[in-house]
Amino acid sequence: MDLTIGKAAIESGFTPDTLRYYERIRLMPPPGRTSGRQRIYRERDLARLRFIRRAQAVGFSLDEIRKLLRFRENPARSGRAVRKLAAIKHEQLKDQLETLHAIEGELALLLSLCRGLPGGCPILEELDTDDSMSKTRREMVRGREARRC
Amino acid sequence: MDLTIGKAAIESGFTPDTLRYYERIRLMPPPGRTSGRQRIYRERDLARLRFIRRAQAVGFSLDEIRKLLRFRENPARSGRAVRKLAAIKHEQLKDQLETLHAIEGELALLLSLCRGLPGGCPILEELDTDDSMSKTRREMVRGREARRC
DNA sequence: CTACAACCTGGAGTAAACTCCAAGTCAATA
DNA sequence: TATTGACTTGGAGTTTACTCCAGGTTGTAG
Repeated sequence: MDLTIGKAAIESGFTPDTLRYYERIRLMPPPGRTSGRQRIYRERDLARLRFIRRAQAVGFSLDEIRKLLRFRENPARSGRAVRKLAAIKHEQLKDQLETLHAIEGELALLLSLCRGLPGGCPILEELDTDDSMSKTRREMVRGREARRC
Repeated sequence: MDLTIGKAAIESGFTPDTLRYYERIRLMPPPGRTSGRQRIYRERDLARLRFIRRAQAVGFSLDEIRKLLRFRENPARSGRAVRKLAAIKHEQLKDQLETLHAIEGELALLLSLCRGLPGGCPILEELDTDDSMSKTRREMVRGREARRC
C-alpha cells in the first residue's frame, strides 16, 4: 500500500498524467502527500480507481462515474437525482447486456465462417503489427490474451 | 422505405448532421439522391445504420465499425487484419459481458439499499428534469422505459 | 555527494465524434 | 404562387478524455 503516482498508475492501469487529470476534475479526491509534496495513493484510492476503470469499461462517462461514486459511498445520503441515475443506468446495463450477447453471437458466427479460408487464422499473429488499434491498445493489453483458433 | 435524411435520422436514432458526418468520413456510402439532390436512405442503408448504432453501444469506435462492416458484408474476402479485429473484439466482448454482469450486480444491490428511504423511489420521475443527462439523452430515450419500483 | 529517474505545476495540444452555422435550394401545402 | 419547413454545402466550433511539455523539485542508488 501507499504508492507514489507512477506505481499507482501501473497498479490501476492508468498513466500518472491521467491520475493527476482525475484529481483536477475532482473525480479523485486530493491524495495524501509526502513531506516533499509527492502524492501517495492508499488502498482506498486504488479501490476507487479500480471502480472507475471498470465503470468506464462498460461505457459510463466520467461525469456519470462521479455520481455513481457518490452513490456507492453513501447510498442513503445521495440525492434523488443520483439514485435515479443509478436506477436508469441499471436498466441500460441490462439492455446493453442483451445487445452485447447479440453482437457476440453475430461475431462468433462470422468467425466460424472465416475458419479454413485461404490465409489461415490470423488470431495468433502479433497484435502490435496492426496499426488500426492504437486507440484501444491499453484496454486490449489488459484484456485476455487471444487463444488458439 | 426510401426516407429523406430527417426521417432516416429519427428511424435510426441519429441526427441528420450525424448521418452527413458518417458519409463524410466514409462510414456510410453516398446514398441515392432525389432529382433535387436530396439524400434518400433505403432499407439497406437503415440496416447499416442500425448495425452501427448497436456496435457503438457496446464500445466499438467508428474506425473499428468501419472494419466490422467490411467483414460483415464479405467475410470471405476480408483481409486477415479485419478477421483478426473481429476475433479480438469477440474476446473483449466476452470480458465486457463479465464486467457488465459484475457492475449490474453491484448496482442492483445498491438500489435495494435505497428502497424505502426518505424521498421515496425517484425512478418514475420525469427524466427530462435532470440536467445531468444531456449527454446520454438520445440513448436513454430509445432505451426501455423505467419500470415500477 | 552526485547523478538520474520520478515527481511537481500550469498550461497548451490532440483525437474522436459530433454539432452548429450561414447562405442558399427544394418540397409540400394553403 | 407564396410561404414554410426540410434539405443542401463547406467550414468552424464543441465536448470528452486525455496527453504532452517546460522548467523546476524530490528521492534514491552508487
